[in-house]
Parts: sequence; C-alpha cells; structure tokens
Amino acid sequence: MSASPVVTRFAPSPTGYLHIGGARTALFNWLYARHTGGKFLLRIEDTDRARSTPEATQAIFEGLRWLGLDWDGEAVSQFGRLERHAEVAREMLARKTAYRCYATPAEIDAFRAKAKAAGRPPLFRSPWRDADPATAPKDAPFVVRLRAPRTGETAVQDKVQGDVTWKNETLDDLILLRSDGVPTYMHAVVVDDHDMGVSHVIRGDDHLTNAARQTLIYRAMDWAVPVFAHIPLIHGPDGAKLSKRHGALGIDAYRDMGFLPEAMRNYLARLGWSHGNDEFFTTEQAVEWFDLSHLGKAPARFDVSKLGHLSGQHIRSAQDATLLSEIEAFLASQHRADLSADLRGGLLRAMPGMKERAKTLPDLLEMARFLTEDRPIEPDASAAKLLNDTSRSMLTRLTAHLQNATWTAPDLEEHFRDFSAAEGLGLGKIAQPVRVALTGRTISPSVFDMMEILGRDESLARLEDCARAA
RNA sequence: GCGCCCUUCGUCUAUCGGUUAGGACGUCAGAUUUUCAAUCUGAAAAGACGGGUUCGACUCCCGUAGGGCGUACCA
Repeated sequence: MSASPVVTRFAPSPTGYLHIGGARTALFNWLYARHTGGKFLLRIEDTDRARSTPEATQAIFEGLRWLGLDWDGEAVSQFGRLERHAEVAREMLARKTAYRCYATPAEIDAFRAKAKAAGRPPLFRSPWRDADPATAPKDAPFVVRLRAPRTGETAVQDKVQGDVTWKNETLDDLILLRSDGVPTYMHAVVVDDHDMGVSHVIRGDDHLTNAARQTLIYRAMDWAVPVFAHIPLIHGPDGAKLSKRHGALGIDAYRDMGFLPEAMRNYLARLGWSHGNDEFFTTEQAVEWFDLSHLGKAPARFDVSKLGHLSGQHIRSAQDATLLSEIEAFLASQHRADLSADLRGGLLRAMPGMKERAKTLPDLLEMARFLTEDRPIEPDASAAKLLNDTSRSMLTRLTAHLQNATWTAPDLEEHFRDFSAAEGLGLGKIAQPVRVALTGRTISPSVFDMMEILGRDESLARLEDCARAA
C-alpha cells in the first residue's frame, strides 16, 4: 500500500431516522478516517425519489452531529449526480463493457420462471448481450446492462471477511441505467465512490455480495477497486435483525433517553471491534487505537444495560461544567425551558455528589429536583410513611442541635453524628426523615450535600415545616 | 433452490496450535453505607455438533446443524 490518503464515507439512504446500525457504520468510518488522518465523507443516497425525504436527511444530519461525527466537506446528494452516472454508463457502452438491453419485464419474468422450473438459477441472460445493435427496435425503451464476465471468478479482498470469491457464472449482467435513465444503486455507488476518491469502503456485510458485483463495474471502467471492510450487522436483544419493523430505535431515541454521546461512541465502538480487554475508553483513545484488523465477523446484539453502565462511567469521569452543558443541550433537544442562572449554579454545586450515582442525564435532573422544590414540600407516598410523631419530634430536637453548625457538608455530618450518639439512634434513622423533609422523597443525593447547597435558612425551614406538621 | 458469510459464558468480547480459556455487562452472595447508586471482594457461567490434520486444537481442514445476507428497472 502506498501512502495514498485514506478517504472513507458514510452513505445512508434518507428513508428514515439514523438507526443504530447505521450510526455504528458511520462511527467506524469516522474513526478510521480520523485515525489515519484521512477524510470522512457523507453521501446521501437519495435516488429513490419515492422513499427519500428531506426530513430523513435532516434526521441523519442531526444524529451524526449529536454523535459528534463531523464529516469533511459538504454532504453529497447522489440524486444530484444523475448526469454523471449516465455519462459513465455511456462510456461503458462505448467501451463495450455494457450494452443496451431491450428485454421487457414480461420477457424477463418469463425467462426466470422457465429457468426456475428447469431447476436452473434465475439469473437473467439477456439475448441483447450479443445481438447486433442494428437489430435493435427503434424508439423502444431499454436499460443499460453491464457485460459481466461469464467465466472465471471474481474475488473480493475484504479486510474483515478475508478473501471471498464468486464464480462469475453466478453473477449476472446487472442493470446500470434503468429505462428512464436513472442509475441503479449498484452503478451510482461505484461512480460516486470513485469520483469522491473513496479509498476504503466500510459498510454492513449485507453488501458483501454487492462488493463482487461492484468490483465488476470498477474493472469495466479500469478504476482502482477500493479496500473493502464488511462489518457484521447489529441484531436486537432477541437475536433477530435490528430493523425498523422490529421496534429498533433511532439514534435520537438514545439521545432522548439521556445517554452521553461519548458513552454512545464508546459502546458502539465496542460492538464488533475490540482493543484487547479495554471496555471504557475516550473517543481520543478510540481514534488512536482503531484499526480494521480487530473487527469481528459475527453479528452483535445491542445491550442497553451495558450502554447504561458505560454511560454512568462517562458521567462520573466528566467535568461538572461539561455535564451542565450536556444537560442544557439535552433540555434544548426536548424543547424544554432553559435553566435559570440560579439553577445552573445549584446544579454545578450539586454535580460532584450527583454524578457519582447517575447513568443518564435525566438521572441527574431527577436528583437535582431538591433544588427546585417549593415549600411546603408535599411528601410522596413512601416518604409520608416515614413521618410520624417520633420522627417529627426527633426533627425538632435535631433542628435545635444544628443551630451552631457552620453548614458545610463535613460539619453537618459531624453534628449529625453527635446527635445520633446523643439520641442513641443509628444515622439512618435520622438521615432518612431529614431526606424526606428536604426533598419529599426517600431517594436523593446525600443529605449533607443537599443541606450545604440549600443553605442554612432553606434547610432549617424545610426541617421545621416537617417537624411542625404534626 | 442457488451463492456467500457467521457460530467462545445469558450478552459484548480476548485468544492469532501449547492458557487452570482472560476481561466487561448482567445475575447471585458478601463487605461498605444516611436512601438510591457507586465502590470493593467472591461465586456461578462458554469454545454448536461430528469427523479429520497434529506430539498437541477454541485456533487449521471437511461435513452437519442453526443463524444471517444476497439472488430487483430497492438501497
């Protein structure tokens, strides 16, 4: 291999959201380009006018942006290159590596039915392949077919699957240009990849057979065949193919669940690719480590609980300020109100304690609710059970005991411990009613942290509200 | 039907002929603990099956089974 620059691409068709398999394909292409210092291009395969929508294109852009997969240059619209595709087809016609086929759909169907009945493969053998062009019907519609070799074999040297060969007799004269002049996927992909200088095609292994047929097109044009790497597909938890109709989710669904993009990249990279025993890594490390030789060959199943674990790890290791901006981006993506300056401050102060126990952004928001509660706080059902005469009078005595505290978390804890000893009660018996008084719930961040952040006046007020409500 | 691909704990994976088959998620048990988490310790848990090749196979070869993809004027 010479030092020619690496160019990868992600080429989704805009017929729906960016699904998880596509996101991983994009990630691998991006990682490889960034690892090699090459380029990562984006091409929208929108030649299927009936199914392509601008909304889907936007969803793909948004998904990639959220994932942090920046592409080089403008996204290319395949539809916009129709004339170039036709031009290449014309050149192939001139080179005699393609021919005009006037067979009608009915004739093709009949051919296939007959072949099938005779137990032969249903590959269409066009009579126009070797016919004298002079015999062609005037003004009749035709398609342009590749004149594929019928003997010998075609090999694909795949970085993941190894060397895979097909007997040419099992490959057919595929259509390059439809009768309306619109190129087929097979043709457009080759022309575009060539024109865009794509050196490495990393895509799902559902395209492995296509790689052989596309190789034939490259050869017909005397173009260099790119390096192929066909990665296995992602399956759902039940092992079935992860497809839209099986309830597979788009990348936006994971954003909405509040996973960090960093965690998503980490998890997705680990699905089908490995770097020894490394499980938790940063994107910088992934870029540094990523290669094509450690890609797996077997399909992987998507496991949300592992994603959650990784997300928790990334939240714990993230900067508080980073987390705050992630939260703001998350709220914006859900069209929720912006945070007040006050709340931002509170969030920042509470972050060190909260991030130790969160797996997602909503977890953080949920824990931060104590910041926005208005007095008097209405306890929820399980919290209410902890409030009785005994705990209320305890709260009264505790309030008195806390009068001289300097109101930092460590100092508060010391006061609590003194009080617990004096009362002859375990810390839990004291902290739990306090938690209820401060938050109205039985689950929350550390009571000492919350009291420090809430401050003396607000904390005591909440405690007194509860003690008094006897 | 034909062609091609795949197969290590429940899941993601390491291993590139010689290991008590390692790690991670999850699960279970214990520790810790102001709740929930987190954390720590420990446990159970795998080479689909059958043949070869070899002194020795998870690893190489053949077959079987199971799964996937392709076989369109879809992409």
